[in-house]
Amino acid sequence: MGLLYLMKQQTLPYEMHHGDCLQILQNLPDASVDAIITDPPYSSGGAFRSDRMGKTTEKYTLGGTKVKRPAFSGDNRDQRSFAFWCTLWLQECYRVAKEGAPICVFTDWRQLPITTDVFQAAGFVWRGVPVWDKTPACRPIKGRFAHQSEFIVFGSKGPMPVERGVGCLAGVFPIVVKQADKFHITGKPVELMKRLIEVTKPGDIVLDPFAGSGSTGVAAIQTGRRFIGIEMEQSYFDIANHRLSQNV
Amino acid sequence: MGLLYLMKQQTLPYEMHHGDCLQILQNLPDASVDAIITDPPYSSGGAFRSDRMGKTTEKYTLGGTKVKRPAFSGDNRDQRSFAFWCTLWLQECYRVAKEGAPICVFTDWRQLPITTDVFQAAGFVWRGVPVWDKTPACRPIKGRFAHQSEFIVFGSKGPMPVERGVGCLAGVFPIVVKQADKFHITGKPVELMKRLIEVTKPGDIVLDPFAGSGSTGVAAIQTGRRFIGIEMEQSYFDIANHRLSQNV
DNA sequence: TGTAGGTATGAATCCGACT
DNA sequence: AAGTCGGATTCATACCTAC
Repeated sequence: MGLLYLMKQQTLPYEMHHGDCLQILQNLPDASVDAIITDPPYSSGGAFRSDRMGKTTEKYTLGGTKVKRPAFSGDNRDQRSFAFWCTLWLQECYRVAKEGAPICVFTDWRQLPITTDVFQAAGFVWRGVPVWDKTPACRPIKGRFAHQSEFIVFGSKGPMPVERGVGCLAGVFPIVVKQADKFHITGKPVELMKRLIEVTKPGDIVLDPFAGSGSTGVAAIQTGRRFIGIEMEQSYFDIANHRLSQNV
Repeated sequence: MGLLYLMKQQTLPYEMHHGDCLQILQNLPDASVDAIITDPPYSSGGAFRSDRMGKTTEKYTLGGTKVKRPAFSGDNRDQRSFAFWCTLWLQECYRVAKEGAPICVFTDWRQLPITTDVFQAAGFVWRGVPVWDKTPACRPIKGRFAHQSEFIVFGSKGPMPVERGVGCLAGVFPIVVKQADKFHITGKPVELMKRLIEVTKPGDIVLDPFAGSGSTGVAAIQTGRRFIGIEMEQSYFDIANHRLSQNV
């Protein structure tokens, strides 16, 4: 068992950890990862509160389309605890990241301002907001602009030299969601994650503290990077492990 | 003279005001416009004050650019005064807007969080962030994601009924900037403005307190809307007037 | 009218030198 | 030592010119 674990450690380009990312991150050493690419739960503030209240809010439909909450609830506790929690795990990410490591954090339009706040509160330098254009594969709303994009808060741990063996990257990624490519209700296309991972170099270690079904890891492995993933839900942890093992 | 003015008022689908928008807006009556679509100075760019303080012509067009365009002012505020100033003119816009009027405010990635703050501080309901994808015609940066998009903070004055005679709108607009279509250093393509203006109905009065070279107005007139524009710079005011007169 | 090839452009940013 | 200044950089696309 111990030997098998050792062999895995040496051979596999990935490792998955099962548990709460705040706790797992604390066990990772300082300055040990080259990049962070992650897709945290967007409205966790609400989830936290309902956790405390002992019931879950139905935030997602079965089809996988996200149901937005109505116009601003004015309940600041949600927003504040979301911000606080984000700052905690981002601070751990900061410690674990090497100097100059790039970081990409997904968010939606509603949480974008908070995300840029906590991103910088944790110490990262904010360097832009690339856009995932889901292309007209989203729910149209009459008289309004479609919520057709998700946003990626991008930056680095401290200065980030221009010349580091990485080419020029686009700023908008028009990529359709394919249902077949979707193992998690908020799962991102592997093709999209591959585009983001181009901000790293082959061989780099990419950390995803909210691995979900492991799309970041699949993209990392397929492009010659190494991967460290953390996932709390048993079922998604299993799916991620399975998908990653298929892609070695 | 007075008669001519009256005739103009009755015939022309637009009116341009020359002056500071804070002062001009105060002279507009309450609840008199159907929509606001505008592109204020971003006061963005540059980690150093001196980078922001430069002339707008040099700030935005350095790097071998040959075509010279007039500079514009009001683009050198720091974050706090930018926020304060935005709240002032947005509050006036709020007063001038009819109940339920949609509003679109352009911003860049750096000022996006501040813009959503002042937008709501002025009383508007925030409803989304449609994206202008400038498509790969932007300055590339090695090792980073290109700043390839600008953002539109979208919302309304109070509730906005879904059924109001307006169709479904996209959430990302991939539109290239054409030189021939650019009369201002930061001018927006008329085609883009036409897409945004679809959030209004034909015959609606669209207000742009930072009219610049008048692209919003041109789009408004070409799509059968009426237009009220305000511009402070004499040279751009003249350009806007000329372009609008050509499009009646 | 069409094609090919050269050039201009971009709502910046980095970095070293200097005050 | 924090703040300023100025030169170098990046490449896909649009536009222009020549044939």
